[in-house]
Amino acid sequence: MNWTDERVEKLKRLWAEGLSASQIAAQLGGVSRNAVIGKVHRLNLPGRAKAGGVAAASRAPAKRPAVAPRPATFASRVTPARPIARTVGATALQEEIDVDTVREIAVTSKGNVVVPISKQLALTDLTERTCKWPVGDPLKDDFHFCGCESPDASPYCAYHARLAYQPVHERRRTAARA
DNA sequence: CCCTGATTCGC
DNA sequence: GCGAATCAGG
Repeated sequence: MNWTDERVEKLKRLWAEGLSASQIAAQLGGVSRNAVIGKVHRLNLPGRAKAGGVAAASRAPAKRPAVAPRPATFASRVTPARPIARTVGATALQEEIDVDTVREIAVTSKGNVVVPISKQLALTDLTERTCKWPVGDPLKDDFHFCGCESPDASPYCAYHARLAYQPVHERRRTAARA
């Protein structure tokens, strides 16, 4: 993946909005958070004033062990679902979670069904180990992702993994729900 | 362990 | 210029 003008622009915008390097990498797709950080530096974009490591002052040499015998096995990140048009309020700030809203939704719409309590994550909050099961209408602003912890490299939590991968015979006896 | 950004340096 | 490896910290 090369840094096209569009990708660089998106990087600048997201970085300015305060998204973390990993979140930006996820949205751009095809790049690691290291790549994002490296690019940020090369572009001379302002670093995070005080975020992360306070290492600004006491920077250690950080030398490398010659050549890296990198395994390179894990690779393949999960597809970032980029086709999803930016939801209504697109800024990170507007997508912050309202705890009361979470409670309300959990009770009113899921009350009598055994469903893991969604963490109501926005697209930008997903990581490699959060459940990416979509909940709600992508065109409405209450759309979110489950966000529960997903084991290993599974894109879904235990519950949603069952829904996603259940065998045909099991699928027959379980009514569709979501 | 999860994550964050910062830095180095082989490519 | 790029970004993995690594560091340093929350």
